[in-house]
Amino acid sequence: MNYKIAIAEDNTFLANALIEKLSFFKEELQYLFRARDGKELVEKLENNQEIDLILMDIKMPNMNGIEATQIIKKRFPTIKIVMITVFDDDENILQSIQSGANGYLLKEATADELHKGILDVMKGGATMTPSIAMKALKILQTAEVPQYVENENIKLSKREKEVLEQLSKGLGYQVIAEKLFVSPSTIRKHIENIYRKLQVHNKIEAVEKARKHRLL
Amino acid sequence: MNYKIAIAEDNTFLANALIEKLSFFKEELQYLFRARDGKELVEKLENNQEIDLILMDIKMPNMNGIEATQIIKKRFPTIKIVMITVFDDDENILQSIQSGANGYLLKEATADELHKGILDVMKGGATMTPSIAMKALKILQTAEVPQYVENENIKLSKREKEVLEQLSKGLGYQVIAEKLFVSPSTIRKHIENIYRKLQVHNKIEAVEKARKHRLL
DNA sequence: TCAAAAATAGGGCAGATGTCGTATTCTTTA
DNA sequence: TAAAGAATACGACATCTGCCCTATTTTTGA
Repeated sequence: MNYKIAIAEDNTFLANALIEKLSFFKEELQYLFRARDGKELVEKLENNQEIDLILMDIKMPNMNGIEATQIIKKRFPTIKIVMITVFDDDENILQSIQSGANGYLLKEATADELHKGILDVMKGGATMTPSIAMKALKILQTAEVPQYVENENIKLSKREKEVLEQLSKGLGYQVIAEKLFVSPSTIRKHIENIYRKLQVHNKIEAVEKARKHRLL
Repeated sequence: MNYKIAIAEDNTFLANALIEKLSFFKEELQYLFRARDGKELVEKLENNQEIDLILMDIKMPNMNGIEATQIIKKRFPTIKIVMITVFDDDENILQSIQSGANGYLLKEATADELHKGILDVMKGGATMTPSIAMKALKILQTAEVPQYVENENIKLSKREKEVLEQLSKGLGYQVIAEKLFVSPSTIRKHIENIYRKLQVHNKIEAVEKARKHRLL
């Protein structure tokens, strides 16, 4: 199998490094062209509809890799896109994935890793460096697919909810007392009652459990 | 580096296949024992606290791999878990991830793939076969992800993240120390450093800020 | 290979917290 | 209207927490 590959990367040095890595596998991976930004990439794709996969940098002038991915996935949905970047923060990962990228490799990827990643994607899978995979998992763990626990008849009074609200901000009972215009003793008593109702024994457990039960 | 590995798998034939694959790398990957179900696994772990990583089947009698993962991640948070299964449906994948699994490989994985996956996980990353990665990405594409704030250069060490993880469950110094097998003084020092890095002054603020910045 | 960072560990202190009491006043509602 | 719940308030005590200090060993990165 022979796959046709384009590169979107503004930095010539890094682009050449990628081309060099691809060259080790030229029987399978055929480098066709390079664009210096998202705009140029889209234009070139209009005139060259045989590209199978794009190695996409994120940070580029004019149009960045994430915007370009969105446009390309809409206009040419069969083209696979692998992000190649130094940025491995959650925002870039999530945005890339939600734009439809099929993979996410770091720039320090070896030629072999790049090769394997491209093949994996072309076979219908996805590819991620382990550290990126880890972050993706973390995001999935907290993502909104949650099973909120249904109210097991926990009823907090209005005042108790107000106190809990303040607690969740990390405030101490002294400060909360001032904010709610009552004495610290009262706040402490409320907290005691909240703990009893939620069956917990400290602030964090209380806040966590309240969140789970949508009491906050 | 030498990693100690346990296997949870009810089918003896498949368990032996795994052991065989591990044996190719016995310098690095030391197979310690096998359990036939989740219950047996948890019991054996109580008596053998040196395990680094578990290869976990999902479908097992008595207690399945997902339940076992939840329990083990709670009781022994430093142990890494890689799911090894024939099931690659969205439900199993999502549940495994949300139980805290660090990786998800299919049973047809080669010895080399298994080896690489284990090393990736032990280095703090995650591992997924490309088809699983693809499904994880699909889930992430449609998932609602809560609002977060851009990383203002906050870098927590691996250990600090582990401590924060435990903190977020509402545990005290003493308990965390026991779970991570270090002295309370060490935990307190880690927490001090975490507070400084996050610029906060108590547990709740730390947990809240960490959530916002997806450090947790 | 050498310096920096991370992980480990302990001491001390002031103040915060969790958990008991008890008690008065005001609302809600059966 | 009487009882129950909610909100208010104070005291006491052991423990936990946040913050300061120092110090050694291990790991990592340049």
